[in-house]
Amino acid sequence: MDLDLDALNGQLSQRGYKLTRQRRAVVAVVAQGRTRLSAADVYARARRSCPDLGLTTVYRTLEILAELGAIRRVHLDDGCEGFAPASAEHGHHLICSRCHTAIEFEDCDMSAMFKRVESRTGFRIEQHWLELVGRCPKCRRP
Amino acid sequence: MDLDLDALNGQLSQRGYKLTRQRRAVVAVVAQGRTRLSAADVYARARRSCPDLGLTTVYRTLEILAELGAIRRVHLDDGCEGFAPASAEHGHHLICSRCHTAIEFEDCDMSAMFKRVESRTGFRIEQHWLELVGRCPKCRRP
DNA sequence: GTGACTGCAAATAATTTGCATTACA
DNA sequence: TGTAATGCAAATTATTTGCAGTCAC
Repeated sequence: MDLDLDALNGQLSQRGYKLTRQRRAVVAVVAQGRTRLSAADVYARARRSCPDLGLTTVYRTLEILAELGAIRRVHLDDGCEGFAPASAEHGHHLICSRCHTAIEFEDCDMSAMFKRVESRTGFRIEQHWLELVGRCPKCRRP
Repeated sequence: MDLDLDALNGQLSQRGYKLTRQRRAVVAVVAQGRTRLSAADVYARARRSCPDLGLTTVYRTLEILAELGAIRRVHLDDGCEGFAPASAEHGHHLICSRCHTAIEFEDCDMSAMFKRVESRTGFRIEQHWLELVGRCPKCRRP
């Protein structure tokens, strides 16, 4: 379930972003990413194909990608942060507690729960943040 | 829905923690807290009643309180972190996008969704992280 | 009295910004 | 060619740690 690299690059140039060597390297890493990645992770991987890449550029590019909706922040158990590829308009992540493989899922029907919470609290719910942590098939048999 | 200050202090001393002036001040702020609070927030408030409190102590005390389950981390929209009072064993937070009022709710029946996700992905779900953001009754009418 | 607790200052860590240089379109 | 993008170094911000003095029990 990789992101479409060409499509991503297309989106970038459509929005007026220049397709620099560095940006391509970061985008390629993110597009192939199967686990949650921190900025430092992306930096380390992208430097393999683009050794003169700077960490600053990674931060700047990740911000653009998040803005495009190509990646989404994930919050880890301990509060650390990272990003994971996001293909769906509205999706959530399921992350392996051992190998950090990140899978996206869209099925999050919580409308009944939301209604209950809304009527009980008087809040109007605008967004929800859901993240699941578990063991992926590989990591279940060690 | 305040936390019980005495009960909290009791828990602390039961576990062998000393009830220092500084610790009491931090615990009091957290116990009354109705919004999500960052370490800096807690520091600012607790210093009103304990001006010689240090930020380091706030961090150390928040860690203890999280360990006791009296507070729980929340992740904000922009990735910043904070804490919110947690009375329930297993609960989640609903946070106002305007005034940051934090309400706890326990009703999070997602077992059907979990089953679907598990059978589709092969993962075994271990934990879930759910946070709702919305407008509280007051902030809905400006 | 004594060990846990404290504040301070310094150390870390993660991210952002200023700026002169480079390179895409 | 002109402007956006870059890397670097410095600035910020958030958090943690070392340590000598202090205080709860």
